[in-house]
Amino acid sequence: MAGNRQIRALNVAEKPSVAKAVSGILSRNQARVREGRSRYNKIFEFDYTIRGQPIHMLFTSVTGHLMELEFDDRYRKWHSCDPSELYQAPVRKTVPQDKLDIKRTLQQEARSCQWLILWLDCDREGENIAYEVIEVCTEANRNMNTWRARFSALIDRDIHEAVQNLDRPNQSFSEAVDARQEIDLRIGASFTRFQTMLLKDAFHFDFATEDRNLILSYGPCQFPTLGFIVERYWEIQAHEPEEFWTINCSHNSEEGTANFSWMRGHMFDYTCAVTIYEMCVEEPTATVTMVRQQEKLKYPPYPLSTIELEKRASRYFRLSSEHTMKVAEELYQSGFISYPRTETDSFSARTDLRAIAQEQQAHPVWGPYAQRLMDPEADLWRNPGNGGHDDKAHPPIHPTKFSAGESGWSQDHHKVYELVVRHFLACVSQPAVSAETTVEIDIAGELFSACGRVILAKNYLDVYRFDTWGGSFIPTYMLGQQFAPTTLTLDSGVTRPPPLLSEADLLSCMDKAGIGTDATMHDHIKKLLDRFYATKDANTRFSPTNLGESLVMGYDDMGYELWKPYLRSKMEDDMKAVSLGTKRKADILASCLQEMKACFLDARLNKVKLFEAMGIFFDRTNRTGAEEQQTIGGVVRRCGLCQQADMVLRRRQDGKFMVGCLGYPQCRKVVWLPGSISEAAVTSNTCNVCSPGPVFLIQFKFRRLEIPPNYSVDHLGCIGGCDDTLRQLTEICGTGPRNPPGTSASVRGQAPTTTSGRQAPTTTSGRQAPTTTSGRNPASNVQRGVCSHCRQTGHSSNGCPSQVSTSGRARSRATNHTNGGSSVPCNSCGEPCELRTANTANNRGRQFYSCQSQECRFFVWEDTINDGGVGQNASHTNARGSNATSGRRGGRGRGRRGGGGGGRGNDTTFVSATGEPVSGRRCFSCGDPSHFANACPNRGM
DNA sequence: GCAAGGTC
Repeated sequence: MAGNRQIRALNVAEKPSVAKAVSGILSRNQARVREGRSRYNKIFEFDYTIRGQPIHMLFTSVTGHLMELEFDDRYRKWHSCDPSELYQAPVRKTVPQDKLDIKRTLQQEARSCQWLILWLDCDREGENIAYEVIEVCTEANRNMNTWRARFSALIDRDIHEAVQNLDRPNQSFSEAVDARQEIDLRIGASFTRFQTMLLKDAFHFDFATEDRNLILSYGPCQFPTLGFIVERYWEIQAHEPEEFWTINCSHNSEEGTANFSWMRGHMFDYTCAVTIYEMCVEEPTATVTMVRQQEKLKYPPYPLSTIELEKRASRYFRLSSEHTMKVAEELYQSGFISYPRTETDSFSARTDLRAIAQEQQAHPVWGPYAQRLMDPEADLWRNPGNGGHDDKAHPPIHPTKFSAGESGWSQDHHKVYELVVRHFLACVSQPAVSAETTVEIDIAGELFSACGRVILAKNYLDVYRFDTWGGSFIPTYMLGQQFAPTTLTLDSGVTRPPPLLSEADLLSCMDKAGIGTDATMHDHIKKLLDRFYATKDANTRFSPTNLGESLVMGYDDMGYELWKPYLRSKMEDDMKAVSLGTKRKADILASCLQEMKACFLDARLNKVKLFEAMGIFFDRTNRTGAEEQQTIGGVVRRCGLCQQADMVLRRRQDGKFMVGCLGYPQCRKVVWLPGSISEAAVTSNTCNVCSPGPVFLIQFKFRRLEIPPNYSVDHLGCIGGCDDTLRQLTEICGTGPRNPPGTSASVRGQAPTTTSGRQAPTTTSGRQAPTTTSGRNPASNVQRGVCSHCRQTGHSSNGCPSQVSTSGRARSRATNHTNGGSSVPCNSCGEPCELRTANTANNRGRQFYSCQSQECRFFVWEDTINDGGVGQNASHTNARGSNATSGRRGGRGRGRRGGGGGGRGNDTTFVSATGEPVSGRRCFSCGDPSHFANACPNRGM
């Protein structure tokens, strides 16, 4: 028991492993351990002397953040408020249920301590967690003296130095995180609620969701991640193959064959390539102009960070980043590898690297390599490179305990452990060495080169089996030597689109753009799969789903870059400024939220873009969410029926004004307003009669000609029941707008509860008629009279021709399959055309027929067929809105050659697609074997 | 039912 005067200090680390490690170092493994209330977070006790003062140390931990940011209860339910209110709704930080045990331990121990020493990780999040711990501890003991221990690695000297030089917590760092949390929460929740409520019931989604609760989430990290996938997918779709040309030369000698490649690379201009080729063929003697011999090194990788671990495990073993992290976490928990969430890719000079390598000498497979590494005579050891990243909290991932495999390990545990060990051994090894020979030759003024490589020492490649470095042979050449090429060919190739993004590519994109952290990137990727936004194929390559693509397309069509990484990057810059103290938290919060709220409101105004984009892929249902009604003002009052949500002023698409519950469709409370209103806006004035309050007054403007002369056009009214004027006008005018001439009342039908005009604004039951149930519902009149899809009369939306093709449209976009039923024959070859969907800025989603044969350049927009558009459009416009005669559909090379000014002879005369030697000497231009194109009499015609 | 960030 500590003496009366001895100070008791409560030490708190970010995770149990750090509490254990630091206690071990400070107590020289003499600490006593006891249980706390949380089974993971033990308490270590020992005595220690800080600057000559004996201290009794209690050392425990949290598990990451202790608190969560959330909206006040009033705003927690999805229908409780207009999502735009989430930009101002009050938020609070609370300790969630599963962290209450840790909170109780901290408070209990804090009561007996005078000092609080914070050992959280030395990054912004760590600083923020420090303040969470301070808040909880000072709640129990107001008089604690609070200190911050700053350490950069869990090694003796750092830890002792940290505790002897205690500092104070840095509020700016913590505030940067507070701002980040608040922005993420407000943006994420508002857009997620908006998107989900707008779209989830409005379309038939073609993917199976056992879980009825489809959530179309938006997040400042998940959307840019999706954006990378969609962008690459679009790049591939937009790719037009382009033919190019290259000249290759080979030479067989007694020693073997050398293959020389053209130093110009390739040319897209066939005529130009052929002219050069003809010059070479005319004077084919090759002269060696350079022979260079060089020693080349291939360096081992930098020490292993989390992102590199994820990327490499994906590349080498095709493990998902999420699974890799799960396995790595288990290896870490059981002590085989170091902490797996680290940005650091350089070892501290004080790490005993040799001891780590030494442990691996017993391994049956890579043990001999480790032994060689330890042997000074082998000269294999090398201090590892520095990748330039240091999170100041954790070392690079490395093995911490030898294992030749444990009985409980899965294949993947073996793989990840092997990767960590081999990577570490590679890092501390010499680079591989090769001798490379480069030979350059000149044929008729054109330069060609060939390269050979002999591996002199594999070094790290011996242990890092994942890296390869191929050798290649080249015969000996002397400077000035001349020879006749064995083959000299003009070969064609075609440009290819880039591949879909692999998981490693995606991680690189995120890393570069600062999306997520080492500990969360894999979560964002997994979330895209969970939300049906993207899929991953067997080669770990990602494609967007129709849902993911249409969401991005919708925002893109609005002109918003919500799906690009810039928003996150800007936020990250702001966070940095706050942590450095150059900007204030309140300022960046205000500006960012203001900007995002404006963006949100604008996106909501432009929601038709989202509908249009979704409509390309999915069939509409006839259900509408409350979001489809225009919210034109703020909250009028709390709903008296469900008592859970607000009533807001709305204007329906048919022009009717109403005050409806945000809980719709669960709560159908509605107050219909007079049909003679031209404008209405909620004011900040409240009614002092109606209760329960507050009931905000609405400023109305009525159409003069639709109200009796004794009523004023302007009226500040209350919907709470006290307003006689409003009630009278409702009775006089009814609640629907007047129909324009020519539109029958049955088409613009009013709800049964309102046509009589008997419903007073004070009606409390105020049930809105369901829009889908029975023939009594006038909404069905609308369906019968006018197609809700194409707005034409004469058929319902179910029988709408354009509607019928929607599902075909959706599929054809993804698969470009032929729409069998209604195909159009090619006007050139007569074969049925393929129905495809355009993906250009001007015509995205528009369908067109094109001939499957690349020879026929037949093309027609699907929506112009009935207008006789086949003949008109086919000849001059293709799906990308460009001129078809430029040959874009047929490939640029083909078009150039077909329509080129110089004419052409036999394409194959000088071309050897199979790589065979050139067949003969013949003019490219006229085909005459007596001369070459550059001397052709027809030249220039 | 929503975000992203910690970590078990």
